[in-house]
Amino acid sequence: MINGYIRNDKMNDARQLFDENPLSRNVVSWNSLFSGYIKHDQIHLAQQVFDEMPVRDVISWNIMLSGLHKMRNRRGIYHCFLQMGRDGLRPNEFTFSILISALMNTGFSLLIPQIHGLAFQFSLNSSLFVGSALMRGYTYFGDRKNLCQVFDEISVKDVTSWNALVLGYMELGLPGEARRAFDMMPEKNIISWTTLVDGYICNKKLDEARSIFDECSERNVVLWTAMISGYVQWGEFVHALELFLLMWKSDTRPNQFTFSSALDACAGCSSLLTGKQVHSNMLKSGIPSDVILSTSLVDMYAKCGDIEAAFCIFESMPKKNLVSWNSIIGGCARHGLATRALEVFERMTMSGVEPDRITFVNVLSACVHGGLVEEGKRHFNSMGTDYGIKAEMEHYACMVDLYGRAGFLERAVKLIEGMPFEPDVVVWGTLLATCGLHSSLELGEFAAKGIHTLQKDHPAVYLLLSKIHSEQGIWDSVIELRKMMKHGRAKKQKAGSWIESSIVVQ
DNA sequence: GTAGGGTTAG
Repeated sequence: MINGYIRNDKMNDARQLFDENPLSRNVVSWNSLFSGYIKHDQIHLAQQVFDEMPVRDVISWNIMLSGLHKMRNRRGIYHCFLQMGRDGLRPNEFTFSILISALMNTGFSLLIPQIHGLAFQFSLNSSLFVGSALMRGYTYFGDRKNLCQVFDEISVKDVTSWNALVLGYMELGLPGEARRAFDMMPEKNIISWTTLVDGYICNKKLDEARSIFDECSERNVVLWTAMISGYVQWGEFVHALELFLLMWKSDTRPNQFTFSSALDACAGCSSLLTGKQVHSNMLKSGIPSDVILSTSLVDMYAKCGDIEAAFCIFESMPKKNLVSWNSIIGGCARHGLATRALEVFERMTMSGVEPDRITFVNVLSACVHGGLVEEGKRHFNSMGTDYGIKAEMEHYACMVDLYGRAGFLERAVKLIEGMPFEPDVVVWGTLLATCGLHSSLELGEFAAKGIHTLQKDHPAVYLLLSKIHSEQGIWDSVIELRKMMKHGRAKKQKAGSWIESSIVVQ
């Protein structure tokens, strides 16, 4: 009865029933109420119930552990596990699998081998659930030997154990081993196929991924999406869109994951027309729009050149997160709408969303495009003082660009010299390019030297220097430089997108 | 009444 209420999201009714029947309370009903509150994110009430429980069994503690996992309270999980032992309770296989998954990707993950030892003492290492959790743990450590060891320890392996092995090999960068395991599997499900396809994609083996995808006879939306987003990940936007079209003609309906990837593909090849078609298909198919999908739309319109449409979607979003704000600010920056970018940034901080490093890359590049030197400087400084974000290479590159374009070449050089790390080729290239703009031979050569120490024969160096030299009428060196380009390894690079390349060859 | 594999955004 109480569980019926909880299943139907009626926690108040469940509580009332519980309160009205003090005599029929037992550890099971206490646990039901407790896990109900956790399921519905009513943490304080859950904690209250846990504290009031007259008796706690191992399930009560397991529910507590999974609640702490849900709340990402790593320290709490560790202490809860210790407390449970002090209470004289013996952990079971649920305990270990919750514990291991909860400690993954945290500072506490170093404890996983010890937990493995403990599970072994309780003879729970041969359990299906503990085994697959441990396999994920060892994969995370890059520990192939223990990954296989745990797999071997599982007494009766099921398809999930095999899938964890395939996934493990793929994540360790061993697609050959993963394929061997896949071929040896006694039974496969659609997740096995997707794991293999996605694993090939992560290892940049798109052709292998596609051939497995084609071979699979029971494709579902997840498999289709994995393949489409795989193409997008590696810049094969047209392939992604072709596959999306194939899917559209098949009997599998795209979901928000698929649409998001398709929009990303449109953004990647700056195809507004296709983007609009995908958008309209999205509306027609009645997919509920979530924050990620809407952000993909914003990004697509911004990258395809329709910043007003991007704004339209952005303003209509009931929920915006950091990524949504970053997308629209970045969109403004690329469109040269510096003031608008700064206004949106202002709105973002006012609405309580904390900026991150990407926000500042976007804000600073907006300043670059708008020539807003003082604003740029102010934001660059506030990044560390107000938000505790350390300036990275990209931020410095923006500032060098900002100062350089405005003609403050000395300030740009001073900034480079004061950087807490060695400048990279982008920073030097930015300086070089702005020296090109202002025909500064001396600093241009300084920048060229900087690039040369990192990357010999970079074509941009020769092009820019030859431009500067020729403007200053130093024709001998121009001829010399052209010769070097012709005979040396340096060749003028193919023109790329201005978004990708920060070295602008004029 | 508690637990394990696959797909989305800057």
